[in-house]
Amino acid sequence: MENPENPYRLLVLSISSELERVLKGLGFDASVEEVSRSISPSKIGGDLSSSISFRLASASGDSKPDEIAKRISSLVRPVGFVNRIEAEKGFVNFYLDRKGFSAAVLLDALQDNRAHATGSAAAKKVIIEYPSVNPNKPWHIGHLRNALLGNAIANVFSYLGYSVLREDYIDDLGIQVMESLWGYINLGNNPDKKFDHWLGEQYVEVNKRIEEAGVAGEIKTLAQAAEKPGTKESLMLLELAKKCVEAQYETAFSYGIYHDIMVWESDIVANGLLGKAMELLEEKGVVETSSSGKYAGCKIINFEKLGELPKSLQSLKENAKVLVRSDGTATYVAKDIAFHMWKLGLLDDTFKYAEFMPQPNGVALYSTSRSKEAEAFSARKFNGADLAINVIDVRQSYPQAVLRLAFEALGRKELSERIFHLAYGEVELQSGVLSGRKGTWIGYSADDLLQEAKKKASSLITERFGLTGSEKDAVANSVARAAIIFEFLKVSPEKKVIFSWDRALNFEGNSGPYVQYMHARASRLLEDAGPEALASAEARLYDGSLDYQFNNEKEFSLIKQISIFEDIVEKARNELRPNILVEHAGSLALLFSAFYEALPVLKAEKEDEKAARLLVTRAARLRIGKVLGLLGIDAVEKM
RNA sequence: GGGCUCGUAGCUCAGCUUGGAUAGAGCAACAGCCUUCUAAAAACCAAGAAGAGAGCUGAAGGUCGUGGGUUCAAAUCCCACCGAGCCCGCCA
Repeated sequence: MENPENPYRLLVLSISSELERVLKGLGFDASVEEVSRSISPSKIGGDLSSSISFRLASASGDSKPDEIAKRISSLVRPVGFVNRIEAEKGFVNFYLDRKGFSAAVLLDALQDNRAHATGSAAAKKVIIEYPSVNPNKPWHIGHLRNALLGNAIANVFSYLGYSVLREDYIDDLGIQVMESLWGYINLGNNPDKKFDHWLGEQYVEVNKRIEEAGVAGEIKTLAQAAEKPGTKESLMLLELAKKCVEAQYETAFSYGIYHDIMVWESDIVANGLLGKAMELLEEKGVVETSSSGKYAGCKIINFEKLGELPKSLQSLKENAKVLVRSDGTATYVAKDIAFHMWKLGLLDDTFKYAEFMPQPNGVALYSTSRSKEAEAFSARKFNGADLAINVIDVRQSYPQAVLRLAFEALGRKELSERIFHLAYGEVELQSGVLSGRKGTWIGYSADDLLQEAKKKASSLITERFGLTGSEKDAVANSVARAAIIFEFLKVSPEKKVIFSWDRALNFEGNSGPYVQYMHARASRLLEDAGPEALASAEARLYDGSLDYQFNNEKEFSLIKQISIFEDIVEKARNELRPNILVEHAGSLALLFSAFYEALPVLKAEKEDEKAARLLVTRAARLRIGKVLGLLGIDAVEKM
């Protein structure tokens, strides 16, 4: 609990301990935790309700829940903001002092500058990896889902006070780039469009050649040359991959996605990290060289030696995983194990770093590098995190499980428990999967999507504010992004998504632009109220002279929603699920809309009524802005 | 063969980890509806604009895949089954 001081949590805590006190007096045995777990928001009676009597009744056997509830409610004192306690159908229902609770919630929400780096989150470092796209094609909508998930999760950790490193893994030694390199050499290198798009389209052509002209052997020879540092081919490969990543990052920036550090697979090999990792694994007997059979000449992890495997790994056909092939090259899993030893600080940071390219948000983007200039940065360390979160497609669950197993086999179970796989479902088209090789992504790139959304957003921007061309463009961009981000993050990560233009460009109902619209409405409302009215409202809240009961259901529902913000953010952190935030943003917007439609703010009859509603509007606007920010959506003032 | 994920309103999805009272949103479909202005003797009709700014309200819509179990209580936990998808490589 990073912020036990927030009013909602304090309320639950004080009710729990009061209940526990009463239960003890009655001779029941129940812990505060148990009591606290029995408390939930009530839909029927009161604002909060406890179901503890049911548990006690079945435990003791001789009383009915309703009787116990009655006994409890007669003894419970009104603590916190509780002003009435009723036993109803076995539940103990707590009715709040709405005025007191509302004032506390508003006060809490308006104190926008709270420090979060307290408690367990303080100084904890987390490395979040996303989206790690092969550097030979543009981001398509599947990669976008990855990047948006990673960005939102990074924002959440950052908000909660963690030190967050946003990391991107560039696989510049894989087959895909090698194939692209062959195309670059043999099919020409005169890009006539954005480099990643051009390269991605050429890659489709390369794959045709592989199937039809049998150039696979040629590519293998090329790959062997390109994998050796310093060769002409390796330099060409680096140039190709670098240009592609730069183009991909333009896309990232257009979506407001940034990184701190970029790690190239070739550096993991060249820097010796892989070698050290293998040494360590061999030394501890985790890895052995197979002398016969299927894996003769390979270095493997032999699962048979590890005893009981986790269920997810019992599906194996073979009881081993190859880390180094018989030709001496390492598999992806081997490099990933080495990299995670780096991430968790089991191996030193011996990388050299250079700045890769400027980012529009002003944050320096570092990259592992073998260049001379990188020497200057060699003192810089990025490794050694408490948590490593990998945003990777669910289809890679198996290698991710092997990765964790390697740490367990090393006798470092505690390290394996610090690695989290945020496994998300694939994005598919109605017509089937998105394939880089087949080119089915063409027309479904992240760039295409943003362009379409922007077209739609531009056509909807109101003329009333007389925005200039560039202002309008900025708003259109924000609204377009909002539609896409909200729609992509709305769905639970584990679910597969069939892409649809209609849904991705949704501007109505429960959508990003709708939430932005509510933020803008609130902003305008506050502006129209004028600074004096706001200042005096706030002053009255602070000195406690605000005379308003907050009795309206719509108003109080909004306040309750505002009050649970911290819990929502922590839940999103605990479960690595940004969709919880999306849900919350949608509810806030909906409740705010219901609030201001039903209750006049500026035209409120009494001064205190107007002041209170202005404060509610302000708190709602702040919280909507915050949750949008966590999702990576701009909270616009006008649209 | 083994493992994982998903199945909730016509559609898209929350809720399930931590069981709690009447299972929630959005879209679609359905039924209604306010004020001001363009506006002119008045009323009515049509169109458009504005409303604190992309109008608002209501009702309807459900075997929570199926069956069993645990429990005072199951969408939620357990088991089995059905359906959809994915993974199990010296690819990444």
